[in-house]
Amino acid sequence: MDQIYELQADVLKTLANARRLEMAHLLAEEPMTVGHLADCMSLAQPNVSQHLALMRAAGVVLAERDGREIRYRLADPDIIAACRLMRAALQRRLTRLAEVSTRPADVPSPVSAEHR
Amino acid sequence: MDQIYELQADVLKTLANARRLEMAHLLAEEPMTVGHLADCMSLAQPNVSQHLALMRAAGVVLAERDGREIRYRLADPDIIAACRLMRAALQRRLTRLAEVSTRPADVPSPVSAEHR
DNA sequence: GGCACTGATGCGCAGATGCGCATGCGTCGC
DNA sequence: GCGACGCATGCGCATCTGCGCATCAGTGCC
Repeated sequence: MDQIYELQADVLKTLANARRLEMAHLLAEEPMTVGHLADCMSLAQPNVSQHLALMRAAGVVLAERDGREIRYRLADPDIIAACRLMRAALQRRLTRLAEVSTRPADVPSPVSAEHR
Repeated sequence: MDQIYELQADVLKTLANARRLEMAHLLAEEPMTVGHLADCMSLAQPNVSQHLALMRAAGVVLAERDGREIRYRLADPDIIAACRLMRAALQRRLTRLAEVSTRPADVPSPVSAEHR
């Protein structure tokens, strides 16, 4: 009843990183090798490998050998689906903020006397 | 196109902690004061206050003064909805693992000769 | 104004994180 | 077998986190 929070915190921790988040989304589109991922993101290979090791330990991605390459893919589409949902919510928030800043005096609080 | 990852990583970072995750779910049920939250979770008040400060900075919760108490509530239900989705996915994973471990010799790999 | 109560802030420390770098391990072609 | 290739691992360092602790700030009551 409480360890589910620990488990989810672990998964969230691995996703709480811009690089890993981008990796997850790239892998959601199509499985990839370590080298390809490193090229796509302009990162050092050992760095990519470390990130992938973390994600694999958290059960976010799966590794599969293919010749002398290793192909990584998402372990659970639902996890990334949840991420997409959150990203959509944040995008809405950004859009709302942008609208407010572009028209600051458009509708200057029509019911400003509502409170107090 | 890339800073959305940074933003989401920040939000995920604040949620990537078992205590804060539990706080978020408690606040999702009903708004609470700092002291009440500290009681519910058996945590020190300064500690709860720090966690709430982080979540407020990330835009996950909102603070509202009510007399000399301060009531915290969720800023965006969609964020926690995404968390619930992820938690459900993890719960399914746990259930699956539990089923496998409780009946280890039920169907002992019927096609075990499949590889090698 | 003084006091009690509620919450925020500063400080210090132990542990975790992200990265570059060099190196080890497994696989394929010769 | 040996070198080349693809990936993993170990190490060191700068930085960040989470926590306990003491203390400061805002509010209501007398």
